[in-house]
Amino acid sequence: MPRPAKRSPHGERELAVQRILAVVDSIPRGRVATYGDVAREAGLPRRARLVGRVLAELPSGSRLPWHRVVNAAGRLSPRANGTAEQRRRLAREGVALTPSGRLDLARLRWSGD
DNA sequence: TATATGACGACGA
DNA sequence: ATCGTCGCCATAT
Repeated sequence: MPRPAKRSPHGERELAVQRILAVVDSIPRGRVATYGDVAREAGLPRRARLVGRVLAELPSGSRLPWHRVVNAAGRLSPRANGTAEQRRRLAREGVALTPSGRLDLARLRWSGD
């Protein structure tokens, strides 16, 4: 077994990653959360960028609903691979973007409940 | 140690 | 509503 106890700085990050993944996994179908929301829910306030970094490193075959995480502006954050896949996944669960590519956060935002 | 770069966010113009 | 700036955090060089 890898890590018995002992909290090395590196181990702390691993914990943070696990909590982030758990929060993302809990976002209900048809709802969305911002990077900042996820960070806060994971007990990591002001670490929105860490959330983005973690999601960016997810294996392509991941089963996690990463597509339900959007930025605070209500837009899909640009990335190397593009946002087409994210749009498809959202559309499939009834989440549509306005003509200008925005989401109605007031209606779709999920704050842990 | 210093600088640059991001799936970010809050603000002010 | 949009854009630029700045703050913030983690890595990479």
